[in-house]
Amino acid sequence: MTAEDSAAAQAWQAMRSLVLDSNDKREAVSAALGMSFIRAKALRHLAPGPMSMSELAKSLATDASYTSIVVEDLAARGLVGRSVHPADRRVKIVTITATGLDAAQQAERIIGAPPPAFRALAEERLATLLGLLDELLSIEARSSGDSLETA
Amino acid sequence: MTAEDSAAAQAWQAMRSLVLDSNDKREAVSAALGMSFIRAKALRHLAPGPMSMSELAKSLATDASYTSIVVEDLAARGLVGRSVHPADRRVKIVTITATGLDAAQQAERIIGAPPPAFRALAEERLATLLGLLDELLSIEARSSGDSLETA
DNA sequence: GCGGTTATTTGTAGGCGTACGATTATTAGC
DNA sequence: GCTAATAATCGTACGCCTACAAATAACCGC
Repeated sequence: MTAEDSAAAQAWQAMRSLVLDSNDKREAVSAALGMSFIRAKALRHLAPGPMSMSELAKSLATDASYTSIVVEDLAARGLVGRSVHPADRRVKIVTITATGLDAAQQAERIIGAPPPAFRALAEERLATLLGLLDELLSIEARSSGDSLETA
Repeated sequence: MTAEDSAAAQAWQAMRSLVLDSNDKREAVSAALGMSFIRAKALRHLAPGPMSMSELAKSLATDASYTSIVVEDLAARGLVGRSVHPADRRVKIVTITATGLDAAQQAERIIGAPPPAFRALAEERLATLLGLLDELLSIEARSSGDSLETA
């Protein structure tokens, strides 16, 4: 194990610890919204705009059949609506409602709120951190974008 | 939303994305070891040394009764052994076997391996990143003193 | 129009984990 | 000794999610 390996492993472990230990807000989101986490996740994914069932299923990485159950439940709560795609009547378009958007934003507020430690970090160091994280993400995007540009 | 909030939120989102999107190795660990993730987690927690059932349950944040099921399964696989506490015969001490340690180390290798992007980062930047992450962790440790948990 | 394909839904079976209640063995307090 | 508390286990019921198989409706190429 070289020194670089060790530093990379330590950074990875630290990052995992920050995200997974005591900053996992999934339970809090479920409790606040009164629904399973994947339902809240569906709302968050639908917030930017409508999506077909299959697109939603892919985006949530869930089975198509289970996606139907989730959307049916969200529709029963009045958080999403379903309409038929005008050009392809097989496709159903799922659209978030105003109430649903409120719930999605509430979830986003809980999940997206950075841990207190982030706010305690000096502004300049925070900027450095953000730059490094963005660099990591762009490296990831480059290397995985080569092999798959999925339709 | 101030600029600091935004930077902190962006950094938090980026970090969450790095850890949770496409670098979640739990499924890989389950597949490699042929057991549910919580069983692998139990092995990793037992690797440093023996533990009583109740200690293990607390460390895994699982119900005591379910912990019995998990340990029974691990014992049936020969990955852990159970013995009675010499001073309190109610207590059972769970000890990892050599085979179990192999499995735990295999899991640790899979989970602890930093994503490729980390290795593509320049050595000096990696050191900077590690320093910032350690700073965040130490801030966390200072402010919320007694929560030591590892996923 | 016919046959094959696709999108969605329904149904079924099961794994994983949570939450409790009850049981047994053992220890500790009085 | 008797009683209460504790550690572990067993049992049961349930929620959440996966994985398939099958049914239905609508599309597409021919």
